[in-house]
Amino acid sequence: MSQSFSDAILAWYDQYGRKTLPWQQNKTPYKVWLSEIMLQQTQVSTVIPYFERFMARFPTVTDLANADQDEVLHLWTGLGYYARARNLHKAAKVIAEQYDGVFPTTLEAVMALPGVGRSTAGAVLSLSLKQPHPILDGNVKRTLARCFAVEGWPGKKPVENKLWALAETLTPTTDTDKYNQAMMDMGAMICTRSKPKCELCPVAERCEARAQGRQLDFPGKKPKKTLPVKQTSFLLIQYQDEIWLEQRPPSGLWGGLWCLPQAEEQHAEQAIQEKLQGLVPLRTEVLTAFRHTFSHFHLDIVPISVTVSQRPQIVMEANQGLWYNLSQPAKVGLAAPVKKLLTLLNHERQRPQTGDNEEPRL
DNA sequence: AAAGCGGGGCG
DNA sequence: CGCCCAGCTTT
Repeated sequence: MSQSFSDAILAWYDQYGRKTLPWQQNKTPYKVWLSEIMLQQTQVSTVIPYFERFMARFPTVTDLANADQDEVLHLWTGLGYYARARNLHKAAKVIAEQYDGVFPTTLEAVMALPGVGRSTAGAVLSLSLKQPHPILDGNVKRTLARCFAVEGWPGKKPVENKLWALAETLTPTTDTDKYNQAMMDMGAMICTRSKPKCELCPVAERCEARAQGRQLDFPGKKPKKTLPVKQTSFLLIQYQDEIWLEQRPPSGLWGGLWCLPQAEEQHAEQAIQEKLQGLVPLRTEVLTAFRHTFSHFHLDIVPISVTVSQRPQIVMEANQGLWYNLSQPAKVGLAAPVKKLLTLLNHERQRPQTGDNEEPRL
């Protein structure tokens, strides 16, 4: 047995690895960076159309830097984790201004970009420029944790350190691009979270988890806690085909996205009065509540439809507002439950005779 | 319904 | 550092 771990992985990659994805053609740091940021949270098949739209609209990092944040968020809508889109845009501006539009090529400089940590920086520089940096994304963590029976949850520092040490030791200094791509493909195609395909795995004979029949014990699970439930009302202030939207503050929950005005349930009535500034609504209707779940809490949303006969002069604090026309939607980023409600409302508007109310599923 | 995902920010 | 945060997909 003289074949090294990386030799086995590389041989597998030659035969089975993915080589025809859009960001694998004429690889540049910009393309690889964009794809890696998108892939951090989403599967390949979902990312492809988003990646194509971004590349068509922003062929270079400078084009991205020059765009409005609203447009970037709009193109990102549906991918989630909007802080990443904001960081992407910020980083593009840094590259345009500090690096004259040329993507930096040292690990330190790439890691210093907003939204880029060690793993993403290593991926960008290895995949696009063949630099010999290790990576440690979720796929690699799972594959290494199983193969070397690394106990514990990778969210814990000591566990993560062990995995990085393994990645450093195993990553070859030549063909690093192929090896890193292979490890990500392995995690996605062979060493999957459930039902790993050990019979197809090139390193199955040396896998400690498999030897123990404990593949599903690795990586260790995150300690779980029950999510708190919060409540809010969404005010659908509607004038003809237009809905009033307000932009969220630049950071935090739904940062920079456009959202319906919110009110605590008990104060919805007052909030409506404040928004309307004395204007009497034609109709007010409480729609069916639905639940939106975040990573750390459930949000039960009660949409309240308020139809008005003219545009009220709405007062706001610091935020921006706009009348969102359902027939000619503005190209802005919408919070997911807002998009859901507006889509429902739009369908309702286009078939007004069915008698059904616009009711999101509970 | 629950798990997972990579990095930022805060105390 | 350790902990919390973010939103969607898959299981």
